[in-house]
Amino acid sequence: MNKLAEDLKANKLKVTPQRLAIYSYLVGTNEHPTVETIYNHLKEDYPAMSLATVYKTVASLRDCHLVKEFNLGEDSNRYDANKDVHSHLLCTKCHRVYDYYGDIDLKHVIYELKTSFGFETSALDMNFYGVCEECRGNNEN
Amino acid sequence: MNKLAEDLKANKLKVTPQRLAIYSYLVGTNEHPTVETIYNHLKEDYPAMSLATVYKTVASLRDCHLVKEFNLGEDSNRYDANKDVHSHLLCTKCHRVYDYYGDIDLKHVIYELKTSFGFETSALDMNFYGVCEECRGNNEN
DNA sequence: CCCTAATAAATAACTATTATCAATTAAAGA
DNA sequence: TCTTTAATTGATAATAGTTATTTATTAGGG
Repeated sequence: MNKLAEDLKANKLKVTPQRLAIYSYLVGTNEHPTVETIYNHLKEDYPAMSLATVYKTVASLRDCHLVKEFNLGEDSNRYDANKDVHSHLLCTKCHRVYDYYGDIDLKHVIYELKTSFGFETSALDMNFYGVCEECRGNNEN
Repeated sequence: MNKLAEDLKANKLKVTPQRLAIYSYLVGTNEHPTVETIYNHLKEDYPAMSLATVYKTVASLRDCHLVKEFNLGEDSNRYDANKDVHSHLLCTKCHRVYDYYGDIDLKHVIYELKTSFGFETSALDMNFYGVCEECRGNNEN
């Protein structure tokens, strides 16, 4: 039994081929795909798969925290199975999303939110918008 | 001529009563309303106003950077006319959004993104998710 | 005060996502 | 291994947020 199937079982999710394929794809990529992207990628191997299955699967995976759902102001959500703490850089030209593992220490901020405002932080995200190296290299702007 | 009307003119937007009302409301509130909220709030004074007008107006204001459009993983976008640099705290219980003006110095991060990755940051946002003081005070968890 | 381009209102259309439901299947237990 | 059952899938309808269209109205310059 592989690790990914165990992840599913540990969360009381039945290990179906579709579900395993979607989760595997998310674990193996760093491109932060949308549902549409996931669907198109797996259509080849799973021609019968429904778009609804992808929607339901990512929702399940999100609910048990195996993947993270996020939105960078685009028209659809993106999904990420990377559990390490990191930020996202959205290139506003090519619309690729890069990961950034920087030394941003927010412990004191979270502590201040708790002590000064009574706000108990359970999650946070940090997004950078700009132009990536490749796009800056290319032509205009 | 008031300041808000001048803001509109400076961006070549005609100063219509509806537009001024929407912009004024956004400038005067700190509750980060959605289009629906804006619409409901102004319906009283402008019973003829269309929801489409609110959508078009916030899009115009966003395009000329008079307001900021953002999404905190909810089902609709929120709008904020507060130009000061700040973060948002979303209470996942009452769904209120609070502002946080903390001393988060990201200059070195932005510099590193530029020098190490070639990523030229033009905007960033930082969102905290958790439970606010009032909701923590109330009953369960 | 007119004129005209911009805007507003009403509503249709569009798109991402969710719900429904019958058919299928994973997997627990006999 | 066979049976059983609840979970899942696939197909598609429904929903919700947003955008586009069209016609009537209006802000604001001349």
